[in-house]
Amino acid sequence: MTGSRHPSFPLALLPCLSRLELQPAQWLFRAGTPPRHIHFIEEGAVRLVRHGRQGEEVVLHDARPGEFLAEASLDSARYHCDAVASEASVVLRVAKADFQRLLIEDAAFERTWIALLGAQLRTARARIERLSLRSAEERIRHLLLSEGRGPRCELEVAGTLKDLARQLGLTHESLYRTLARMQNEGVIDRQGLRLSLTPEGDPKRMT
Amino acid sequence: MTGSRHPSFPLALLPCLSRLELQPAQWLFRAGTPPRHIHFIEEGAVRLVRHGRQGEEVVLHDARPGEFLAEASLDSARYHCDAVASEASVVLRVAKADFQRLLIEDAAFERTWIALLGAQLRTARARIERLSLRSAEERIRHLLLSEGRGPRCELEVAGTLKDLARQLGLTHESLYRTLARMQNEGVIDRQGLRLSLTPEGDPKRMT
DNA sequence: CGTCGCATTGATATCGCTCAAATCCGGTGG
DNA sequence: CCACCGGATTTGAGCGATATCAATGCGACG
Repeated sequence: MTGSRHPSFPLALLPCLSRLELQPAQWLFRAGTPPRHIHFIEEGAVRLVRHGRQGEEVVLHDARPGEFLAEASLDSARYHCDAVASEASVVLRVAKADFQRLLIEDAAFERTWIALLGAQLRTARARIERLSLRSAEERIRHLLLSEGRGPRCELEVAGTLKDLARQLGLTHESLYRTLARMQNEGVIDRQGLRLSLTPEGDPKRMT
Repeated sequence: MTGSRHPSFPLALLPCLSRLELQPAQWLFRAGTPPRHIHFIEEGAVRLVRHGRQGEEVVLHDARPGEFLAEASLDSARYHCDAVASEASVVLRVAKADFQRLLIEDAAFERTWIALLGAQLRTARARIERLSLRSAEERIRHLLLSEGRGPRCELEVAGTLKDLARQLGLTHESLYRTLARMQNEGVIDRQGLRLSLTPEGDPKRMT
């Protein structure tokens, strides 16, 4: 069966799935071509990049497992960027027509889809606020407070700390150092990839 | 007239609108209360804030004119954060029931809404990639490349340069200095709030 | 005019980036 | 079982870009 391991994947899409395996540096789609599918990252990573005339590129997004790709481009005539696998990846895809038919015929799926877009929008906006903070410590605190679970804001980091550093807009060295310092100062607890705020914590505020 | 100045505002919502004026620091809604409306920022700014146990707070989003607020909370039983006006603001709102009825009954509105969420998601992700760039110059170039019009990526800045600096995650001093330097180096043209890339400095195009 | 906020420029401090090196750890092959 | 390898993790030293603090000009507005 070609289902997905990810809980966010809408079940209604299962009957229309096709599975695609990508090698590193392999293209998923290119700018200027018409969107024919909606894509879901099952494993690996796929980058959305925009290219300049002189070969320089701007990374628009780095899609990770559990994310849809170019879901916002379905109503566009053409992709506005290139998508390329940055590592070996598995992508699930659904034909545009199937998807749009589902959206019209299946009211429950339509609500699911709107909820999914809304959730991704909230996540993205929280990340924007996080990246607007100037210090590494504030970004880590923001991450725990906005995505941590329970009274101590516990968070199990997905992937490596290096990946987390990139997501936070920091070098991995800065992240390691700041985590170590916060741990020494008693601000956070850390056991491997499990982070949390200490109860006595800190009377400090961020605005 | 209770319409909106913003082009992104769906016309279908017009009949259900009510207008709300907020003073600085006035609450729009609080965490734990049930969502009853969908909100649209017409003027000003409204912050979504989540509070920790010891009074520490993180800004999840700083909603600006033209944005919907808490559109993802409609299917939640309760708001998960507080919303407070950070300056004098005008908010348009639609009752939850009216909105959901429209979503079900009006297929065109449903498509409009999905397209709107997708557009906001794309915008947010482009901003994330911009904020991930390390230097002020790169962020400015990314802004022009991703949002500028035409072969020279011309961009008319909305609001003040100070606002732009905040949106780019920079201090206004850094932005002024970097713009001046790029202008001196012939990388960009600037006439007031009108920015563009110079042809020889950067013959780059977006697709 | 006087005030207020934006725009601009200068001087200095600071934090994160860069380069570098050592350790750990899981996997792989001999 | 052990040697080896690659990547993640960690710590150090120094530098540089941006933040910070400060001062001035300027235009709008009452």
